[in-house]
Amino acid sequence: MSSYDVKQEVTDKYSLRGRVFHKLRDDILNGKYEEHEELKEVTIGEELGVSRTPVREAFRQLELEGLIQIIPNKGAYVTGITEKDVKDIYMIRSLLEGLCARWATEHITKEQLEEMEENVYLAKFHASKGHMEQIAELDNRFHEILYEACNSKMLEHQLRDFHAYVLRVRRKTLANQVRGAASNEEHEKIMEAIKAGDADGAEKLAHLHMINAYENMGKTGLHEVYENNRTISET
Amino acid sequence: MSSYDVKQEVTDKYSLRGRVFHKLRDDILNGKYEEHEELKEVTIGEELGVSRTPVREAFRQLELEGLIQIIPNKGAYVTGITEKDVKDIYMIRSLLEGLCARWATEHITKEQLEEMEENVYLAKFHASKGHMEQIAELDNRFHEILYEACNSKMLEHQLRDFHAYVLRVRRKTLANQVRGAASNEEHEKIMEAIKAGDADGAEKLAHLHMINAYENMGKTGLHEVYENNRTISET
DNA sequence: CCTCGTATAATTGTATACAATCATACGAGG
DNA sequence: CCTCGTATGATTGTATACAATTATACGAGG
Repeated sequence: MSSYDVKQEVTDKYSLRGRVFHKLRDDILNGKYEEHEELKEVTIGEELGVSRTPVREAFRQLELEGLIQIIPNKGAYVTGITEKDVKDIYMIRSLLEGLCARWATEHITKEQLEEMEENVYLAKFHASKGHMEQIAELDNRFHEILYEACNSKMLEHQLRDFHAYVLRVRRKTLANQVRGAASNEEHEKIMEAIKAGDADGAEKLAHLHMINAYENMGKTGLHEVYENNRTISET
Repeated sequence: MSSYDVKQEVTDKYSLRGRVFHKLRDDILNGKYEEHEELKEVTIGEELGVSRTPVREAFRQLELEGLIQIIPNKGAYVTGITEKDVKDIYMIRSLLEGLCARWATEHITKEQLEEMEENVYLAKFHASKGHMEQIAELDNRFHEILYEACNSKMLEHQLRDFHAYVLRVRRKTLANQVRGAASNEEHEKIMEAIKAGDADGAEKLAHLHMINAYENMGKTGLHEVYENNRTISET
């Protein structure tokens, strides 16, 4: 295994900067801040007990993620995430996950396919037992495998970003046991298409999988997640 | 006009950090560095006459853009961009530009449509005169208008990123006069579909527009752009 | 000769000091 | 009373100093 194979989180969680980054990101996604609220470097630093340096670096990253907007020499302002944003992300993801499944069909390795089968099998077990935490974990992993299997650094990168973006929302969704089982069945169908080398089928199924996830979320998850978040009223 | 309407480049170009960011980004995209080459904060800083602080901040952003990989306490390593990456981006963009055109059909304002008409008209003029620089500029702007018109912060953000990513490649491509004219004709068709409220048509045409742009690039532009870039040999 | 541990150097991570810029308040002038 | 300019404070931008971590070299021990 070459050193290039080392998988690295985009931002490490154990540096001060990493902690600031993840904290702020979670807080913003959770709606702790108002839209357009100003984030001051010293204030955030004091709250987390760190200096301005790691805070500033975290700000730069959050800006690229689109969560805050930095106006030079002025300040950092929260962009927030609205219900419409989530919907848009799912629409975008539905296209990209489809493309990902298509490419995965063409490039998946034997090892990845085996892990996928194990994943689906395990998820079926946990679904029957109602182990929601494990199901969420396996669901994450299933998509990760797809991302890795598509053999496209660019697409993998994009999807991972989006995935993280809606992770919180999605986890809530899967807490719905019925959807958890249905979701896994869709995973299985996608896997079967990939196994059969049916790229068109895999693309369509992955696309549908995202639509279903969103539709279900609209019915059960979205409201809870964004309660106490005033941005919801604006969509 | 509310303060929220202020359009701001994602990273300002006039701070030291901004300059470092854009310089490194250009250098990486131009293939100045080997893949996996290590970037040292002090070295880069000395070359540009700045301290480590702005360099570090630029590094964090480049990491999120996927151009370098930072291993904590170790170093920053160039990821590079291969010919396959460019191809993947065009495939991804072809989907997203399609979606963008669809949404733009539903949300475009009168002012945006007017600017778009002016854009196409002007481009036709410059194409007849062979003013390549202006054509490239107008082509940029046409897509920018589409991004703004789609009324989706998320999609706009994504497409802007990709657009910037392949800007260098695309500019070279448009230097081909024939393609410049053909590209503008495609713009016009997309605009007509949007004007007619034909979302399906707009989506299909925008999709095709990207495919054509890529195909043409494969024939004329890509090689020139990546000559002297060893990453090309890996694809 | 090889292996392992320690010392040393190089590099990144963080904190702080200082410079530049922007926002606000206040007062002079009309 | 209003307007504009200036002074002051607050905040960001950058440089530097110091701490922590990692890589390398070298020598002791087997």
